[in-house]
Amino acid sequence: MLTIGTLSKKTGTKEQTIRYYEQIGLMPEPGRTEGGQRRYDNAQLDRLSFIRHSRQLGFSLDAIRELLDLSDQPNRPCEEADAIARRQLKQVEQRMARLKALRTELKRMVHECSGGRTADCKVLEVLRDHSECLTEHDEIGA
Amino acid sequence: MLTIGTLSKKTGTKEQTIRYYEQIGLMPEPGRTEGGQRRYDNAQLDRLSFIRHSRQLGFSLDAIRELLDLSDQPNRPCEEADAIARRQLKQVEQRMARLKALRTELKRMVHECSGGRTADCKVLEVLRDHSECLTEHDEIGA
DNA sequence: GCTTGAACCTCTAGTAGCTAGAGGATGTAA
DNA sequence: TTACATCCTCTAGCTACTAGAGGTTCAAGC
Repeated sequence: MLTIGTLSKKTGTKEQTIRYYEQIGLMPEPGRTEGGQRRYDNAQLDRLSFIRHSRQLGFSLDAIRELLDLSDQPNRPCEEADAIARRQLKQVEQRMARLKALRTELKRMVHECSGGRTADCKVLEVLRDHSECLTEHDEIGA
Repeated sequence: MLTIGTLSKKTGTKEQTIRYYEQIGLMPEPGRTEGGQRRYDNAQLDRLSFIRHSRQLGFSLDAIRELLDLSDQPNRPCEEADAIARRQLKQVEQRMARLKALRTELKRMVHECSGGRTADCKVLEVLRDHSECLTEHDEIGA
């Protein structure tokens, strides 16, 4: 039986985060000691590792919920899991494409700035006028 | 004089967002009609365009605040603005590097999945066991 | 058995950057 | 004057946590 602190260390997840996952139903309610402290078993350790790893790969908590559900039904076809992963891959690729355009623009801004007064600053000038941009970029919070 | 609705359309910013920017002090308090409705001038339109464009390039609201301050002081050296842009460029490059690693892993997951039962699903298997990953990836919310 | 202190508990509030909706007031054209 | 689009404020919600206050429990050493 593992305490929350041990589970936290083993998975690299903050204790508060573990409680949060329990609260939103991503982790099951664990057993408790008589005094009310949480105690975990290995199945729960595995589940948390799964969640953690999925988060590192950028899956949303909702997507992880779906993946966990699928994982609990070994005899279903795995197309759904595959679809979720493909969706995630697509998102990652879209984000990369956007970042690439932003990088181009930022590089240009920075390179053209010759270090004079802010009145002549190329960085500020570009920000003032979108039409100076060579690339299109219209995603906020990409 | 522009209404908030017109400003919203011209800049592609939601009305609520404009009010939010005012609330956090990023946009100045505009004039009001007798009845209390906001009316904007061209300086405010320019300012909002600047904010909007900076957001599209991924700058945080805090960074934008700094950039706006600099922009208001035409005689100061523009090194600070340049530094902010460089910082942003660096962040973008870091995010791209992380996404690249994630993409590699996701691609591998998806390609290896042959479409059987979830019990044998490669996608789920990889998520269960980080040691199967060929690349390192340890950024959440990249 | 008792003490001590690390680890645990719950609860609230905060983070970024908005977004949605309720319920009501205003502006403007016909 | 009437209709109704647009505006107002206020509250609460979103994602995915994180921090901290104030109090309780566990386990090891004496």
